[in-house]
Amino acid sequence: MNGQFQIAVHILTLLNAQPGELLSSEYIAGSININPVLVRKEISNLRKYGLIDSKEGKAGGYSLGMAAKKILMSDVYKAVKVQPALGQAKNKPNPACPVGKQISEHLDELAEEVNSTIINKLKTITLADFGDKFN
Amino acid sequence: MNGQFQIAVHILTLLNAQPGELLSSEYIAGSININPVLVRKEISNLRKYGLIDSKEGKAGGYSLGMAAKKILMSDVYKAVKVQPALGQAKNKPNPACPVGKQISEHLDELAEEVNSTIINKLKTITLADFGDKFN
DNA sequence: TTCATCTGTAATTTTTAATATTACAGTACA
DNA sequence: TGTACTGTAATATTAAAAATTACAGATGAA
Repeated sequence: MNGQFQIAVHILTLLNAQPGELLSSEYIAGSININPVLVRKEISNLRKYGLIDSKEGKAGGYSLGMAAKKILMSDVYKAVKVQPALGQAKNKPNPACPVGKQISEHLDELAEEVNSTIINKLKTITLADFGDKFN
Repeated sequence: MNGQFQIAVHILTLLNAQPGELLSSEYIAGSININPVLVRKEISNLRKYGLIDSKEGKAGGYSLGMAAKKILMSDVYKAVKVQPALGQAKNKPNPACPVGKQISEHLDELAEEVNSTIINKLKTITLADFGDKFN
């Protein structure tokens, strides 16, 4: 189990809700209710994708890296290491078995199709859309 | 991480590949390369959904519970406890924060939409289709 | 020009979930 | 009645996620 996607969306939603302000990892962690270091770590990743800007030093903090309308949920999904939607087995099927020999390939293919489906769906939702749900 | 879906599909694929025969948990486990008890456990679950039949006692074993053409990948997905596609955070957002107060609800909504999308996709693929990939 | 407050990141510990293993009762057939 | 299976509980092991600790570096303000 892994909650990075939810954490990432939570962070982005907070930044979107308070435009112009720099929010600290401590403040963000307080809203999510997790450790500030995890917030900084997750942001460190999101920053690579331009989704978040950061400013170091006193009075530093975080803000959105681009307009909320431009941020697609699929961008977040891609940026965050979400585990494969169908799960991920760690066994190594028996190559001496005709089924075991090929199944990983076919399962991967299936996983890839599902992944594309998810991304297509998430492309239709922006951070702005998501933020609009909060009244 | 959780490989139950892959395990389930592997089991079903084996049963589909050897129709009429009863396969033992030991044989199945050998192909998947996991512990036989896990196979029996997973089958115990799939059996509840009618996807697999079992026969106890000497010369017992497992067979498909219905025609491979009738088994949809979405049935397997629903039967198996696949973790939510977007992951699952275990934090409890701060209810004193306007965002924290509502976000779980909105994230759940999003997760549900994605889940439907996945199921719709998996409805289009039967076990027979999947089995046909093996030559 | 130094203090306070922040980010960035590494290293470690703790917690939790997944998987493996052991054990054995119950069933069915020969 | 012995053998080869399933069914399932209990426990141990492994691996992944999250929390924590620690501290260097940046920046602004007193």
